[in-house]
Amino acid sequence: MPELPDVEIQRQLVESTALGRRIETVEVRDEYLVKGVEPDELRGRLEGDAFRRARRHGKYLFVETKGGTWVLFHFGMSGFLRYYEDPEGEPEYPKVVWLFEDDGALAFDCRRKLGVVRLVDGPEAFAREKGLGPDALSDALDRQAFREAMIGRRGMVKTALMNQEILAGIGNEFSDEILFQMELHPRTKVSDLGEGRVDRLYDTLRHTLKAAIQARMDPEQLPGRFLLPRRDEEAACPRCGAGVRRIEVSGRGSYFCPACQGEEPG
DNA sequence: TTCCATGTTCCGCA
DNA sequence: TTGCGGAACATGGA
Repeated sequence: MPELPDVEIQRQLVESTALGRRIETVEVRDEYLVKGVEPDELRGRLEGDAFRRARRHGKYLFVETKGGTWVLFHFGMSGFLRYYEDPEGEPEYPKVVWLFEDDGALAFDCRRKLGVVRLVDGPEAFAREKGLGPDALSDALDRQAFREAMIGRRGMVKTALMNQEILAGIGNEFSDEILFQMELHPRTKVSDLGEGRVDRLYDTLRHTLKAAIQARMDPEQLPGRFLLPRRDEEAACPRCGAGVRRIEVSGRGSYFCPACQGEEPG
């Protein structure tokens, strides 16, 4: 669920379902996910208030209330939000649930419990404190900023794309997707890209993330030449039909097409 | 039963 | 200093 496009979709969900509605109850059903604040205090701060806007920075979602409280969501590997009015629409592992006065509920579902809900001072302060780089789709990350961030790096492109201190929002799956779109082997080193390919990498990552958001991460709607729904060694490359391969890069399973992206970095 | 999984964090090592 | 590799966290599905 949880790379930048997924988080943006969660943000849009909050925006379209939850804004302006009085929060009657906050149910903390598993306090393991609630960090840095007692469940009672979380309830006290939110009940009676209403959400007024939702913002994203990389893989983090921030929702501000009319009272000025900022709630931070991080989705870990398995978290997502769901809005429902019929109790039957409740997801399988709801950990924190916001119930609105005029009916309807927003649930934070997190099967693997690696997600986080907490109160923060705001997106900018949080990003600064964490040392996060600019959101990968923000205006702050323009071509020049990306060039400067990449230049002089010694590691692999994939590792750099996933480094949240350089740019925020890309994880394991999207780093593979971007490398696939660029036809670069997952172990390609940043130092082997010339300026031209750094610029192309920038364009590719912006396009790829935007296309995924546009398709709402629906496998049926994603561009046909996306590797994303084919992260499987049984699958065929959507570009050339060769077999998709899996290797380990920095300890993460990485899928690529050896025919399009090369058997070896280069 | 074993392996793997989109997240972050921390530690040791080169 | 930078970057890598592995482990840990918690849980469940194939």
